[in-house]
Amino acid sequence: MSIGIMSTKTIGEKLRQLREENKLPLRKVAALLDIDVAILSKMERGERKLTKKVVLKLANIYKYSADNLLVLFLCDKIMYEIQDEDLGEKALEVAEKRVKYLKANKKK
Amino acid sequence: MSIGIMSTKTIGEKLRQLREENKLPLRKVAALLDIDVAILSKMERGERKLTKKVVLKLANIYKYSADNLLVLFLCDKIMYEIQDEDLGEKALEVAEKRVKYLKANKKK
DNA sequence: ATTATTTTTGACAGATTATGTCAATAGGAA
DNA sequence: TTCCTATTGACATAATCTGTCAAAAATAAT
Repeated sequence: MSIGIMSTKTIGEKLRQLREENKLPLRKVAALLDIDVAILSKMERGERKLTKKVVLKLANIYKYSADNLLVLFLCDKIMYEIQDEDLGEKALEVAEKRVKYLKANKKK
Repeated sequence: MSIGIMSTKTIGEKLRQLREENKLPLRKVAALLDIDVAILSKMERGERKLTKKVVLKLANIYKYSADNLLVLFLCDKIMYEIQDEDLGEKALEVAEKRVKYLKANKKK
């Protein structure tokens, strides 16, 4: 998975794009997900939070990479935490170091 | 600010270290913050969430870099979002790209 | 144009989570 | 023990999240 191709869209925007490419109305997708149309509409526009489960179901419905969607999903959550913070970029760097450290020392 | 020196401690652990270095009991710091002792105790042990305001006050009380503490504070929030996620590191990379992109195109 | 379909919006109640207060308990030092 | 500090859990309240619904707006179809 390359990073460049997916750096700008939010998970919601990506999901809307996928739905439109599949020419599916909110109504049908919401039915497949067994959630209300209003909620799906808000999820696509970032007004309601997505869940990992919904993201995975949508990857299956749209036949799109679940990993790509999950990265966008996590990225959105991260961006939400550091929004408008001057030190956001620095915090991301420290977090990366920490993740690498944890991965290197993970329990067996 | 270097990254290496602050990659492993959580914000709570760092705050406890600072308090002990200053030889201040929870009671006194809590009084300065105007919060309950129990809450401060839990904040230092990661059982309660810190707020940006409290972090800044503590930086002032301990005469320690507010930027350093804020980075740890944001880092903890980021780590919380990606905990146990295999794609966490990838999400962090994408988030970094996005932050850089937003910074380059920020409105005036 | 008007009808049908899709999408958005807002209000609402219930569930879940966060927060502050307090008291009891535990731990350590004098 | 006594004193000071720190931890834990229970509780009420506040804030946030979640699903449901209906009305309104936007878009497409006939």
